[in-house]
Amino acid sequence: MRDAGVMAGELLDWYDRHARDMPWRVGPADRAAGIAPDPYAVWMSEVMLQQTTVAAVRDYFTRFMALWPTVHDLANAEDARVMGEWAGLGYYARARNLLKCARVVSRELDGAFPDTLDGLKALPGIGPYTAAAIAAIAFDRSETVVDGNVERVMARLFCIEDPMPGSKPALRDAAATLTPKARPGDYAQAVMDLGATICTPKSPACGICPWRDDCAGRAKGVQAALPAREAKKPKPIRHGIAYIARRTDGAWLVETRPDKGLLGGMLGWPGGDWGDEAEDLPPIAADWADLPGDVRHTFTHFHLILRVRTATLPQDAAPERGHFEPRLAPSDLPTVMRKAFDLARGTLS
DNA sequence: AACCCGTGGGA
DNA sequence: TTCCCAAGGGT
Repeated sequence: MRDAGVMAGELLDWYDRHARDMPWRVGPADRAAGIAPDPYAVWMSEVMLQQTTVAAVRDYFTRFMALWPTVHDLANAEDARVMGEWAGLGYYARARNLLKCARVVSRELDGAFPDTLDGLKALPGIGPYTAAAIAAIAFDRSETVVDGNVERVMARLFCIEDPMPGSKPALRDAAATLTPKARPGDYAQAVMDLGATICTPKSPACGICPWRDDCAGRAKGVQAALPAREAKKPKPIRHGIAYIARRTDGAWLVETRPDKGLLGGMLGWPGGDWGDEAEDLPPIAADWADLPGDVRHTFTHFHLILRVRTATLPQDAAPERGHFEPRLAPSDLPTVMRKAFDLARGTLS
């Protein structure tokens, strides 16, 4: 393997030629022209990109930045509005923490994001990865950015064959040996681009990799199998019932879910808990109709089979739980709830 | 430390 | 169809 500085420089040269266009990215040419990244935009993009693909984030990022151009705008937004705009992107704790963080930065830090690793990590929703990414990209600090891409690239480059997550510290140490003092933000994005486009999880394109001659995993012929992972646990199947009711004036009966737990803070259809058996808990006594078919949806750690029941309610209906939304936008619902809506809309139109 | 937390695209 | 897994963080 060549000198670390030489390798970093080689990757930066590759990045200068191949950097992908993203709405939040200040490219090498822009940077050279003295255009500095906006820490608010960097933070917004990095939070959205947590465990989420570039393709999925693109439109959400553009919309959020148009609606709330500064951290003060976001801090002053209504919770329900922000949660509705986040609907569909998943991991909804990110949206709750996004608002918390914006309010701290706007009201306690005079709108200025901290420019150090520790200062950033102290904020809600900013962990080791995001803090390093913001420090490097927005503040030109030489911090080591470690995400799934970096772990994969390092496992292959250094042929670290111990399984994840146990090997994470070794992968981080390996990454740190390559982090350059110059252009740390471009370098961080370059390694992630490399992982996303060349050093991919399956069938990596080693022939066109700028680090192909340095890669110990490739030399041994095991690169495609790295990083190794511990066996995953099987996902159980849970069952539930969604109660979708519409009042005669057209308002839908929905509930705002509690802040903690699954789909926390999001709108949803009332119903009992999801478990081995569906809990039968209608929000109001009514002539509920069992819809044929069901909604199937897979979450991070279980499969869900959701039955849907519908009813039309009188104008004076007083449900035990939930509230009526006169103009419900399906796009404000998390995906599983939108699927249930799609199943019911034909019968309650 | 181990578990919880979404979604969609690709193979 | 099923499985994998993606620019992780909180508890």
